[in-house]
Amino acid sequence: MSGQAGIAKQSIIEAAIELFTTKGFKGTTIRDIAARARVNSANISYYFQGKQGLLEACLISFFEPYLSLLEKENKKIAWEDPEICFHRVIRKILVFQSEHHLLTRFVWREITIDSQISREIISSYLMKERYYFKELASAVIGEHHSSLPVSMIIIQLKGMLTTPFLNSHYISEVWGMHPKEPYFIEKYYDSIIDWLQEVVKVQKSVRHADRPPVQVIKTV
Amino acid sequence: MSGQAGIAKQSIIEAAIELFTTKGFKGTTIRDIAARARVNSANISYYFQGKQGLLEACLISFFEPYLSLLEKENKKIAWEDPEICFHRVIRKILVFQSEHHLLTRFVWREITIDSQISREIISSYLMKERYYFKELASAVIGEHHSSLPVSMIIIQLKGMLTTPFLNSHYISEVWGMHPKEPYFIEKYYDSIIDWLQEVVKVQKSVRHADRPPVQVIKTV
Amino acid sequence: MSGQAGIAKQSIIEAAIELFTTKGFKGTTIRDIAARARVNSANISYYFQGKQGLLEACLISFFEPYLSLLEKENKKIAWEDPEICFHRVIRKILVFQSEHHLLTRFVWREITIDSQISREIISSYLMKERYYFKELASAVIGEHHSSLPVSMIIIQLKGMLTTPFLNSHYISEVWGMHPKEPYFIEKYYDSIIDWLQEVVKVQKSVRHADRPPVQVIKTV
Amino acid sequence: MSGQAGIAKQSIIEAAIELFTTKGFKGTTIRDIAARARVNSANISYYFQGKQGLLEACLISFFEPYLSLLEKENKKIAWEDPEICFHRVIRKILVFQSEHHLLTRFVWREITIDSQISREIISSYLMKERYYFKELASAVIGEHHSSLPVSMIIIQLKGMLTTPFLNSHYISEVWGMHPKEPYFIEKYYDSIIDWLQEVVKVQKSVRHADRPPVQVIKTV
DNA sequence: GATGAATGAGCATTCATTCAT
DNA sequence: AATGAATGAATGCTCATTCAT
Repeated sequence: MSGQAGIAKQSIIEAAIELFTTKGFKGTTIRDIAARARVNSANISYYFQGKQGLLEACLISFFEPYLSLLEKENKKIAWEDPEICFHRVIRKILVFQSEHHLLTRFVWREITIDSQISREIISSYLMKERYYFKELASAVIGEHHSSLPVSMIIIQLKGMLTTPFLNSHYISEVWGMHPKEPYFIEKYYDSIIDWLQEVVKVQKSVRHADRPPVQVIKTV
Repeated sequence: MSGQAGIAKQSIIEAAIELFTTKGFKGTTIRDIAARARVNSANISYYFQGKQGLLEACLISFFEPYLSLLEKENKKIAWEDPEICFHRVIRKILVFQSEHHLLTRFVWREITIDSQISREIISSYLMKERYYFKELASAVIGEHHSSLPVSMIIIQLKGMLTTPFLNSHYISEVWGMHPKEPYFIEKYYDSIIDWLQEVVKVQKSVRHADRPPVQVIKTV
Repeated sequence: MSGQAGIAKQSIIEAAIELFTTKGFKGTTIRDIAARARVNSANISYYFQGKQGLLEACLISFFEPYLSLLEKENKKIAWEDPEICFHRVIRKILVFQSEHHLLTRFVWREITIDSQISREIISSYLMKERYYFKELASAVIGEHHSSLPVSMIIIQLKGMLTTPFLNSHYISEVWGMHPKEPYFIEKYYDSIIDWLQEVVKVQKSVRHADRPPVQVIKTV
Repeated sequence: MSGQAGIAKQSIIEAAIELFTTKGFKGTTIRDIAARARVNSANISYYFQGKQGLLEACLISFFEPYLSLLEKENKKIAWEDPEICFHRVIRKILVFQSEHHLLTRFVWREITIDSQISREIISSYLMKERYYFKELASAVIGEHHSSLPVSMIIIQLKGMLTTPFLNSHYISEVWGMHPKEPYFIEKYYDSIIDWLQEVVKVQKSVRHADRPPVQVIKTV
């Protein structure tokens, strides 16, 4: 019944994530997925109203918990130290993405392809993500208006958060590490925090003095 | 004749880059490319020995100048300040990628898909890239053996270098900036250099003292 | 139970007739019918032993009353004026078809498709129809052997009887009349009777004399 | 080349007409057609842009010569006796339909199905047909305004013209005649002309007197 | 009896590639 | 060398039917 169907649906999504990640959405056939999930291929169109629907289900299975995580931590900045909240969000995102590293790779890659994805669903998720990041970053840095520094910081942070997963096979092949290993995540988290604290320090000082000579000496 | 063919080949590659970037490799048909390049579709298989060959030609058209750039700067560390060389490399990579932002987006995305790409060609390019980055980073930081810090730094640096192009449409949609604009590149370059100098400073101090309490206070 | 099922069966047949008529037998899916009849789609195969069985049920729901009508009137020629009987049959057929104009359109169209219909059931109904028409026509014209004139008359009559329903949407679109309206049926009946009387008179005179110039008195 | 392709296209259309006629549009698969026409099934979608396009090509291959025939004869009423023209049109339509009896059956059946046909193309053809028929009928009867009698006559005439072909297998099975045989066409033509002359006479007399009991002299 | 889930055969169509010219 | 026609393998999807509950 619904339980049975639920199991089948879940196994289809899991198989799809694996195959979409390694072979791309277009490069994966419904028959491939069906074979791996050990279900009848007709059921995939039946359950998800087509391949496109399955893609959307995969995206949702990523974005819902991802944004829920962001939302929860975002609420805590009202009574907790925003910096601690921000660090915790970063850690949790890394852990979440590490636990779903395939899905993570797939999502952050696939949304760079223009067509074949319902852009509405993606766009609304990205807008929410931007909102939460901005709230957090602004709470830490102390700015509440859109400013280039905050934008820059978030873009760079996003890059840092996604890079290990997007290039996971580059990292394992070239560097012999794997972003799904907790050890990597720990070290990587430390690096990001180091960068973030430095950036925040600089930004804050910029706000207090009017761009005094900062201790970082630029030579280019 | 060969001149004519050369022009045709070039226009095919340009059309392919545009379409591969926006629609993905699998999502682009040879007829699409042929129509955009105003050539006969049979000629694409003819010139490039198949769609796969065209893909490889595109990849080569990215990696050859990209690695040549890395190689040239790498040679200069023998007589110039390595830090200046490193900064210059970063700037040049950003400018190069900005000038070929479509191709850049496509390449760094497509190599995260396992199949459909001759992994040998890609792997050898990535190995070369790693070698040059390591030489440069080690020259700056002062380490010559593979170490976690250097690896981490390069992985993060790679993420920073590719992120704006991989997520270019996210950046334009969500942040209203475009990574092909020189202004963005300038600001982004500054951010990376800020981060890099800080990281280098810390690494160097770590090397001199035996992991003393650093000025960055971790609180998570 | 059987009452419930009976209601369901009837609503299925009604839904099927509507959809078969507008979209064709092959163009209608069992799920379409089930949705319109508000029943479970599995029940259709269950009740009618497949889509084919449902088609046959629809055909039977047309031919049984249709032939019963022909049979009844045919019996009356023993004691009533055959011409009056013939006219009455024509009127009743028109009225019957008008009342079931969708089913009528569907049946007379679908039997022109060779496959997908159990030809036996159709053939036997058409043979009965031919028998009744021949009896009636012969009683009026006075011939009892198969003759070209009688055949021709019946073929033409059949065409006249079915045309308005087969081409109902042509008639409504192009001529602004609809064959389900009583007014149309009245006028159309008059036209057929005019034609029939003329034909019968000619045939009768042909039999008596050897095609002399006849004087026909029309009183329309 | 284009000659080769032309032959293939023609053989595809011929195969399609045969199969569409006997099995219906939906009941015929592209592979059936390809097998009968001895071409690759992909070519059918290639040549006609899909099954729908092939259907339209078949319809056009019927309606173009059919309407051209109507148009030509319609022009002649300017200097020839309209009645003779009308009779000639009827004969030519019968002959044309007899020569293309499969296509004829298919077309007049398929247009009674609402969906799956580009209604625009059909509607425009039927409107033209109506115009020519009305011009001819009005020229003969002497009316130039839309009137019920003329409408009725044309509807009945259309029924007579199409019935033998629509029900050709009924006619052969039940009556042992075939509408593709010239003998049948001759006899059938005579019947229609008989009816038409009678109708025309009546209509004319109705126009002159105010519906008095007229005396019509038949001399067939 | 009745149902929702599941099935597998079959569908039109797409596409990279080939080949005769 | 260059091309338009042709190919066949493969794809997403539909659908009547079946079956366990």
